[in-house]
Amino acid sequence: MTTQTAADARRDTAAEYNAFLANCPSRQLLDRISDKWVALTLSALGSGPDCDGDPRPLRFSELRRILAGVSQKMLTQTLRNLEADGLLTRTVTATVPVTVTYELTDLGVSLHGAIRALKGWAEQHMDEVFSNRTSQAVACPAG
Amino acid sequence: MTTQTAADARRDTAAEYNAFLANCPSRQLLDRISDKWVALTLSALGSGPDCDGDPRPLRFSELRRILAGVSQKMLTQTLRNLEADGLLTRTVTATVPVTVTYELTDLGVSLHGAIRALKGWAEQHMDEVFSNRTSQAVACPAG
DNA sequence: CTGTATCCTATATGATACTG
DNA sequence: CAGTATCATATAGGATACAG
Repeated sequence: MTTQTAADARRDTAAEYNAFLANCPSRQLLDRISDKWVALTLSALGSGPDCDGDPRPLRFSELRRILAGVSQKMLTQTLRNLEADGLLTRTVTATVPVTVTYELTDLGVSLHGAIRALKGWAEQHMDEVFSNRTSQAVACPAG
Repeated sequence: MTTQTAADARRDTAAEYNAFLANCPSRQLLDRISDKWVALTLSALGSGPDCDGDPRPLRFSELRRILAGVSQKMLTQTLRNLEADGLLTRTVTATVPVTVTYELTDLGVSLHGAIRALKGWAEQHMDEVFSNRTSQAVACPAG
């Protein structure tokens, strides 16, 4: 059928421009860290809730608490993805209520390091970004 | 009305956990670079389509071509956001068909630098990530 | 050429209920 | 505790048509 012109066309085109930008590994990487909770999960496992400690394993419930409003669904999904990518390990201990801990792999720790670098930029420049945003808003009172 | 319990509750909770994780500037930064086309736009303006050149101004139509499948809507929206954040400048030249060029500001160039660092991680490790992903899939033939 | 406005759908994500 | 399954919905994002 040629009925789903829209969807089909979009999918075809997608294949094209993915290929075109395939030389940018950042494309795939961004697809991964763009997930709403991925970076936060990596941060939590990589340096705790204050984003300033050392890597350490955490239980599902701890992660859920640290990432506050995250739903079970999203947390599970995020953890499964990161596990599949080899960025963290999932360890089940058959205690009375089962205990599951998540811990960054070396690969996960290295990505966390890269993310920290980006965070460095943010710490230095986000003030400037926000002040730009505000002045833009003020600069358009006619709106 | 107290009808939109879901939406309202979510918004309230959101305020809470945003505050909780506010010590992570990466939170706001990620909100920005998580936009599907932001990183690609910064890459294009920062180092061209091959992600390996020097920063240079580009016209709307050039960006549209480089970011292949991007829609006008998304490209415009992305550019407006980046402009509002002071990451790039928009210059209109009143030629016959109007000419508009976009160029990274110093701030934008510096962010591009940070993103390049992340790209460095990707270049080194994405192979590993993908091989992990594949072996996971193969490891579950029962599915 | 460079947008703006509108509509429409896919997707992401949350709420809820249920399970080992 | 740590999920899984299902349903509901907000939002992002694309298609299309129009405009300066």
